[in-house]
Amino acid sequence: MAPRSGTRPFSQKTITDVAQRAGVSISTVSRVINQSAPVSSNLENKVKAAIAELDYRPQTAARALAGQKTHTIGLLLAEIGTDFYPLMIRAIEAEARKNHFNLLINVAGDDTSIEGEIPYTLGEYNSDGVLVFPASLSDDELYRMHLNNFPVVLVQRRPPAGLEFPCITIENKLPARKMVDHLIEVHGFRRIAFLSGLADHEDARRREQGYHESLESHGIPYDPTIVAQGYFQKQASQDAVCEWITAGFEFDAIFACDDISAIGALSALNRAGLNVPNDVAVVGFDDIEVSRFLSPPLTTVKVPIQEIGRAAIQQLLAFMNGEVPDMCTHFETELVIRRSCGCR
Amino acid sequence: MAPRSGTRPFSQKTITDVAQRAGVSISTVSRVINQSAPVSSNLENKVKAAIAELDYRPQTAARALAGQKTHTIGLLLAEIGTDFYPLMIRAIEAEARKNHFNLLINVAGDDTSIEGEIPYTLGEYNSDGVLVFPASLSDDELYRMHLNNFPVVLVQRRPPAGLEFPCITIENKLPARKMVDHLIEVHGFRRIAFLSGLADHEDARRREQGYHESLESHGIPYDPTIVAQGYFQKQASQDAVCEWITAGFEFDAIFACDDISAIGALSALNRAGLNVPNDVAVVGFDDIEVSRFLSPPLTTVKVPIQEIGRAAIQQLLAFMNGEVPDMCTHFETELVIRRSCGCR
DNA sequence: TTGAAAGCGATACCAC
DNA sequence: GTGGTATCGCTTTCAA
Repeated sequence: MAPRSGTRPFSQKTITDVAQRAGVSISTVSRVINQSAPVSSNLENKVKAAIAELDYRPQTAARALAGQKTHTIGLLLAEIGTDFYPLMIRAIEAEARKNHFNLLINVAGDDTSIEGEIPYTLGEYNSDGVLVFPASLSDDELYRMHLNNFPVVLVQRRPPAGLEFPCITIENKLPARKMVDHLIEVHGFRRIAFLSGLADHEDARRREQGYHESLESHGIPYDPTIVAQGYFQKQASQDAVCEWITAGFEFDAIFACDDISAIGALSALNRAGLNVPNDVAVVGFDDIEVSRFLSPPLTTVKVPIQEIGRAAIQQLLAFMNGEVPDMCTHFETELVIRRSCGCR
Repeated sequence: MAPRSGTRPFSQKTITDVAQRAGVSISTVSRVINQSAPVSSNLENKVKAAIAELDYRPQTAARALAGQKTHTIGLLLAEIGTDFYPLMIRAIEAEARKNHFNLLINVAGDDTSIEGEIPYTLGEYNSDGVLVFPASLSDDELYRMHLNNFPVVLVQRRPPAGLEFPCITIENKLPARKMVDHLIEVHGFRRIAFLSGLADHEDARRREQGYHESLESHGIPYDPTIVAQGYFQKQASQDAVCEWITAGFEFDAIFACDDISAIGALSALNRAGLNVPNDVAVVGFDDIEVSRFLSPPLTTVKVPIQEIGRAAIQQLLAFMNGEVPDMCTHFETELVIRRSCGCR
């Protein structure tokens, strides 16, 4: 029989091949693969042998179609090319794999969808549930998923008003405030600059609030000239700090709302020949992997990145299994004092 | 009709729903979705309207099963939690998406497969082709894929003897040699330490060869006491350099076989109170995103990370389309002189 | 405990 | 151009 056009150029073993080789029905093969019903150990061994001999792997498409489960979890991010995500994704991938789920990755920012065309993203048509990161999915889409009762877990993001989704959050405002308190109380700084994040990023906004609160509680006036947008980017942050320096603005410390911006700040200072922390102190937030290896090691707030990833998958799995997930998993964060603030 | 057990808890629109709503057959719906045959613009509009009204998205499982294509590309890595991959994955994701392919990610190192169980990884049963990174897949598995004529593109890795796969490679030995030449000829260093990578990583081995060749051509004896394994890791590299310092070994420069190890080296030197580049110079390889923001900015070899990712997808797509891919796509790399070597 | 057979939701062939 | 229908490979009922 000639293959139809569109047939793959490579052969695929099927469950029927296995069944024939083992001398059983395909039902039995399915049962031993999925352990979905008892099979006599005699047949079970035959089937296992046949599977091994043929090096058979079930086609996921057929499995998904018949079983109405894709065995796939989707990851929806706004941007994957940043230093914040490697460890997060590592943890997510490991946890998904442990539970025999595949990981489908989708970066919303790269969207090339054409008006009127069906969008190729993540949803009920290709996964059993998704992890949604900040700024990656519109409220409309979230609403649609909610209507369809599709399992979604929000990471570092709370659900929009009226919707209920489990979410994984972290403590931002208080540690940000404590960090600035530290700069003020321990080191005596009063001119503390701030590098903000993205406007649609909740964590970043709360960190900025912490900055304001600390300033206020110490009676230090807010000075917008030493506040700039870092956009979670090294280059933008470096540029901003360079401008401050060029403009002659005075500041004795910089609080960056994430470590990536802090790296940009460190770089700007280094280029200007300023010493950290002697001339200017720099502190960040997140404690990404590289932070403790910087020169000087960065004082920051430790966010349990891998725990967040693990928890996200666990809540999603619970949701998918029809269990009641924790609607809010909240992680504490703590100051990590290293050398860039002037300590030691 | 009651749903069978195992049915998803959430409803799914089907092509039949769309056909009914538009008053056409499912064949016609399929044609407009895939533009696989001409459809009168009258019906086409009706179908598009129905799709929009129902917010219909074709189920990928059904599509894959019927069409014998998964529309999915697999990424097989040994480790995803490193600073080298973010930009690579970003480029790969963007390029895959542009071509309407999904991205499935699999980290081989996390393997939790159980003896006798069917391994849940990547292959012909769940993707149309895979990108294989160093140390992520055994030669046996590669051989199996080759037998099945399954599209594979190797990235930063050459095929094992006897197998033919398109591969994406970069220039390693020559630039490594030039880098060490630079250290010797421009800066007059003769005690140059080396931080090696992983033994099963071809790029790392070639870079080490470049180091040897440069030393040899300058008549500098190879000194194993100042050569250590950095394992592409910051911590391991930091530890190695700390040990050298503690042991009192002398060296005036460190050539790290990748930027990640260089960061570890920088950190060790900083902790020991040594100035880079005045006391010891440090150079790396890869030019990952953070390198130019380090203090001091890192002299390194620029590897076109995003171009590699893009080329890998393009070759894989060609392979999958039955075209003849370039069996070897080779990228040049160039020295990027910054300040950590002592220049400026 | 086992096998036969009815779907799952698409694609693509065939006839009209 | 359009519709009917066999088919993809598997899971799950149902009957034995």
